[in-house]
Amino acid sequence: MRVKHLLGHQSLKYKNALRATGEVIMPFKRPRPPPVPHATNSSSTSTLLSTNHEHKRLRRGCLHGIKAYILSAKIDGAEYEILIGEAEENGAELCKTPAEADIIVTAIGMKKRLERHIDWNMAKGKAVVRPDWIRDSVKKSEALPCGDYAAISDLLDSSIENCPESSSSQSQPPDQAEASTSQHQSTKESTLPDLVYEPRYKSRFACERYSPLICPNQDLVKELHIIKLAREMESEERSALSYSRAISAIKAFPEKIKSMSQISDIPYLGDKLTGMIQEFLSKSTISQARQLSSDTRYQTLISFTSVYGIGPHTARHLYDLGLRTFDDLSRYLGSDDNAEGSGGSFAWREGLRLRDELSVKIPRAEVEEMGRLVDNALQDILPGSESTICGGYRRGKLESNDVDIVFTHPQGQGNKANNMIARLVERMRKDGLITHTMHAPSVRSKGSLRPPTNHDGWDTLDKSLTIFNLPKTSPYYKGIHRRLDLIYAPREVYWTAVVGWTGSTMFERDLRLWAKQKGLKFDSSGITRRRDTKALYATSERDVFKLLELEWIEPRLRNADL
DNA sequence: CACCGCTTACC
DNA sequence: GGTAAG
DNA sequence: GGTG
Ligand SMILES: Cc1cn([C@H]2C[C@H](O)[C@@H](COP(=O)(O)OP(=O)(O)OP(=O)(O)O)O2)c(=O)[nH]c1=O
Ligand SMILES: [Mg+2]
Repeated sequence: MRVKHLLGHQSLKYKNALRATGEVIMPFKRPRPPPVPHATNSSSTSTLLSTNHEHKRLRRGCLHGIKAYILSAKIDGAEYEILIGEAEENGAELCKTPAEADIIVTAIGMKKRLERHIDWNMAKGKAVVRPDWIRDSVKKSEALPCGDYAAISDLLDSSIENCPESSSSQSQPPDQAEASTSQHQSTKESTLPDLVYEPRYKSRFACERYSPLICPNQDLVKELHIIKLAREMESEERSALSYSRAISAIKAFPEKIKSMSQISDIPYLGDKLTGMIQEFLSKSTISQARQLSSDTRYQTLISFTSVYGIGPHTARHLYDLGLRTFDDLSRYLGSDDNAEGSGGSFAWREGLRLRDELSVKIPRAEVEEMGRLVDNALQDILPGSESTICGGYRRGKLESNDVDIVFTHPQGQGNKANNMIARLVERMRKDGLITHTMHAPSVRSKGSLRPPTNHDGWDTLDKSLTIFNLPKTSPYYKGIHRRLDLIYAPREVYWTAVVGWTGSTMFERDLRLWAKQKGLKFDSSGITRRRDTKALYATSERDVFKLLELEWIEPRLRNADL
């Protein structure tokens, strides 16, 4: 069962869950400028972009509404970051592929060179301008005529013809729908466009229900969540699962529950849960949840398990030893830990330092920035590779606890890409972007701290759990380390991997349960028939659903947890 | 009364 | 096999 | 703790 929640105190690394691959342990020359990648097409799919267009539409900049693609080739890394920042700050919508853009910004001045990155016929259908178009437009606070900035003389006429106009003087978007619902707390409602859909909540499977990020009964769900966590802390997994399912089912229910008669069609609400809901209707709280919230054991176990590598079992053990605070924990690990010969003094001291940073949530814009940097590194290693940011970001969360990126190799050549993960991580480590990788063998003596690349014979490694750090030149740089999960999937199973890593957790569990019931087996590395174990390959995300005989559910309606 | 997701990594 | 993680 |  999963346990990690969020919590922002001080902390501590347990034994050897972390391996530093950069700073601290090995003195790599620190942050070099960001990669100077040559991204062309590549990169995230448009499904990603469907949810990301416009989050920060506070004031509209002079480039508002313009879809721009900035070609990083021939642009210095730092310069590239600045351009991206300027474009985004001024309202431009940055595209991951040139195909989606209205305007392409490039420092390349020769037709032949540009053709290596962008299809010529596509370029002729758009404006193609030099980077100073952005700078000058920002300076003048208006999107300037593209004709004056055409990157290539052959594209002058088409750039004039296809020059996009900013919509910065238009009226405001539909930003209502928040005053109407009497929602108290939650200072951050979704800024993403509202979803319109016909509710679906009666199925036993989360993968057949529409589960929005925030539901009308969010407060009820939060109370139940506390009880669920408590069950997890005590390793009462079946009980925890029941609460998870109830939470999941309620999340898909489209109305605020005002009377018990409404809930009869919601699955997974038996006697116990029904009673709790009844209590919640009259008191707006659930006594058991209130009680747990102020319970020392509960609080302590929650905080201990917030340390990477410490689960419920270890947390209870530490609690039984009498430890109650991170300071206690720190002291204990600092001494007793040595008895086991894993003197990770600085390693977990480092983990302690990082834990505070890792508890800080990541805004969408920064997630996207990280996605760009990963993709840039990816293009450098194997041009034509593709990547998709999955996880909570893809489901529309405004802030994420980490970033999950699934990527695959280019279409043509297949298994040239065996140690993709290792190569990508190594590349990003050298760039100063990845500072640590999780799943360290051990931190013991200095010898075992080897870079993530030399352990030979690990071609099968398909994912890497890392700690990432933006370059100082990035406009989003806050000096805060971030958790980054990189997942490699061979082309044939790319879309199942994307579905598998988009979540949410309950959605994934029910997807597998559903598949089993259909005589299939689903996991992020593919769909197989249980009979003959024959693999079924999906050619798109929707195809994954089709193969499983499921109706399509868009990522933003897969929020079956919380 | 049986079942409840499924895989990988470390110890 | 147990624990933790996704 | 709920369900087929
Ligand atoms: C934690 C967890 C994740 N997953 C899958 C589904 C998740 O969407 C995906 C990524 O996991 P997470 O990154 O842990 O969660 P998240 O991306 O949904 O939300 P956030 O990062 O903001 O906390 O991995 C599981 O299958 N089981 C689990 O226990
Ligand atoms: Mg995530």
